[in-house]
Amino acid sequence: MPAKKRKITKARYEALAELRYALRQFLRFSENAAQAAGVTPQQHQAMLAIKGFPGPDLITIGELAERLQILHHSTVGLVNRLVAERYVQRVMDRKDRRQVRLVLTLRGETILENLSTIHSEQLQRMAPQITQLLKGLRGEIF
Amino acid sequence: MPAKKRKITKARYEALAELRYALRQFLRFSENAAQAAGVTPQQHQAMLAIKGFPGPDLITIGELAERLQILHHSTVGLVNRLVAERYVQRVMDRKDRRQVRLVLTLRGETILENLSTIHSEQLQRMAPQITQLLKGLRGEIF
DNA sequence: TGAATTATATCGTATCACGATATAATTTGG
DNA sequence: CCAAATTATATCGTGATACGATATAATTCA
Repeated sequence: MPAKKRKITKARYEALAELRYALRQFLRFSENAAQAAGVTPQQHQAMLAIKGFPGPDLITIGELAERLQILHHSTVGLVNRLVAERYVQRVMDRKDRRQVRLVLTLRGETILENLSTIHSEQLQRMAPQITQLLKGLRGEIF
Repeated sequence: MPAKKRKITKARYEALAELRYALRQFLRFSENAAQAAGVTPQQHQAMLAIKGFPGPDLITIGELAERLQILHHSTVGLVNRLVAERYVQRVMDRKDRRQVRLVLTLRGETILENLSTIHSEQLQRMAPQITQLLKGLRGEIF
């Protein structure tokens, strides 16, 4: 069985487009919030990834790269900027001394907490619509 | 009542971070898919917004800017590139001749359809996790 | 010990969107 | 009917990122 030329309905295109629209609105909101807090969006995301790394361990550079979906050596630059602004500290790992672990400073914590609060609120506002759109995308066609 | 210094739990940070991680994975997937199809991510998004504009009317430049959350004159450049590559056509609006409306060419339709199919699949894969995370974010704390 | 892992660094490239500003066509409102 | 608003277009420089390519260094592992 070769190709399965299944036509996509207008309704599905609309749902996909609407979802993207919602996504972009969220990202826009987030960018504005970060800027207003005096950090770049990337710095905000990195801080969240550092603080929200699952489990009790501190995140490493390599893990941060994965969580941010950027390359290893792009991450180093990003962390350098965060350290320069005193939002983050590097911590040596005793077990494996090649690795560096990252932790927020008090300064970083404060900013992240404020940002996280309004992000939570915004997400709660948007959640119903997004959930609905995702639900609408399943099954039906294709 | 002034400030409400409500502390955010580790679990909430983790949920926010996990949600971002999922989002970035989706966006990464989408970028790769677009590149593989021979268009830039922005071109793909614009085509989806054009095709998935709600209702029967064709979208205008101004409306496209809003849907993409970019500025008006950035949109013009994006559309120029889409027209140059023959993915999109400009259509004059007879009612209001200041406006330009946009429509996909057959060439554009084909690419968008393929991309939309795999995006639908990917979203169906990711939907349960995202829905769960959004659910987890509501209420509780703050 | 040699290979793999982890972090760091540099330098140029590419991509985008923006800011600022301007022009033009057209429509709308007082 | 004319002035103001709307819509699209254009140019040019700026800024922000991430990437590719490549290299070095420290450390761990097989």
